[in-house]
Amino acid sequence: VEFLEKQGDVLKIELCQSELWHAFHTLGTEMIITKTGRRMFPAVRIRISGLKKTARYKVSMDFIPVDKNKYRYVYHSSRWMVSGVGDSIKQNQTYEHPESPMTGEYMTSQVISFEKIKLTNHEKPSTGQISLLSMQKFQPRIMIQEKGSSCTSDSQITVTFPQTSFIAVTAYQNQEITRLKIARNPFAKGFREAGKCSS
Amino acid sequence: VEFLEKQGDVLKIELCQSELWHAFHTLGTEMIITKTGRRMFPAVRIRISGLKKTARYKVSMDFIPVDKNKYRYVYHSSRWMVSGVGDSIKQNQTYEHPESPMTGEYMTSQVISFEKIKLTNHEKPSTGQISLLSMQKFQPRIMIQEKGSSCTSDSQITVTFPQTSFIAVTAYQNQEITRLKIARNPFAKGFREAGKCSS
DNA sequence: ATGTTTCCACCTAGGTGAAAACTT
DNA sequence: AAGTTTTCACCTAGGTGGAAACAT
Repeated sequence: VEFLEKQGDVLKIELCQSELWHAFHTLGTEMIITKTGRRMFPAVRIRISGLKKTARYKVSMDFIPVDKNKYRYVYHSSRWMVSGVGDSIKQNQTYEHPESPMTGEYMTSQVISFEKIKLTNHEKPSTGQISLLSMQKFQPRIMIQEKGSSCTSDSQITVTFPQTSFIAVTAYQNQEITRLKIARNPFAKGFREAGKCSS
Repeated sequence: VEFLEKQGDVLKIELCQSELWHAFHTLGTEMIITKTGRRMFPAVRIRISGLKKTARYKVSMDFIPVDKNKYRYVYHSSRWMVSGVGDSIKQNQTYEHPESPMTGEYMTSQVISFEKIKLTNHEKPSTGQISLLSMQKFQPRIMIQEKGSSCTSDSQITVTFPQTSFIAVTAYQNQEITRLKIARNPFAKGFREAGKCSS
């Protein structure tokens, strides 16, 4: 395949912090969306190997609806239930990685992080933001497209990691999710984990 | 010239905040260099027009010695005096703009800022840093090179703004410079300008 | 003496969840 | 009742000059 550095090579795309993602996914990941836009935590980070060193690739991300449902969280049973039929997401929204296009050499030499993307419920998302719908389930999707090559279908690769799917919310529903966010996100420290005394 | 969008166009490169630069230049600009690297203030920021929209340009900056002198600041006369012959700067140091290469369209649509560059006196500058020599005078130089074009000499343009020259120091010498840095750099506020009371 | 290094208080900039206020 | 918006205290991250310690 022309995507690869040489015949016989294997294109490998790996999700970073997969234990962290797994911990959230087990509880049912929620991502806050706000009018001004909110980062994802965890952020989608990937490692790639097997690209052509000198080729240039466009790297982008979008979000596909996992199903047509709208959900609500039932507190007493601590479960998400289907509450109706969801709305349609605003189409053709793509977040291009700030450093895109990148050379294959650069891309394979370091982690590619989508930490700067912001999720919003604003109808008109500004640059760097993606508009989603509250109480619906989404799956991040990463696209890697070789630039300057002929527009054949094999010059683009699309990857999804199922454990990165989440329900968009305007406020956290599951308190376990809140706890995990506070425990793992350095920016979220409303309460200090133990004693703030001494020292 | 192939550098331009179309025959008859004028390539225009303008220094931003030229009043600010002028204020510093009048006093004799000093830039701190440290082992860990220090940003420039003011930062070099430019506006460009007249580039080919779809062409891609490599944008970089380096520093050329203004003269062969080493200077010292004489406090009682508030003047810089030549104190001897300077050393030779480490050669072939170039800072490539983080967003380089950029398309002509992108470059002409916004200010191109070199605010993230760091100046150091470390012998082995790390990425994003430029190693300079204390008590010597330097002139920032900007290079814009069209990529993918034939390697003819007219595909590169080099610009210098004389008012951006400075003396590299490990500590400020002229107190007027210190005062101006504090007054204009939002990060430098050792003392509040007026009353910190009320409210 | 003169120049350099280290450490630090003080700032900007901006990412968090909590809680209250608001909407429907 | 259920979901959204606003505001805010608290945090990370990192850019400043000052002052003291250090080097030569």
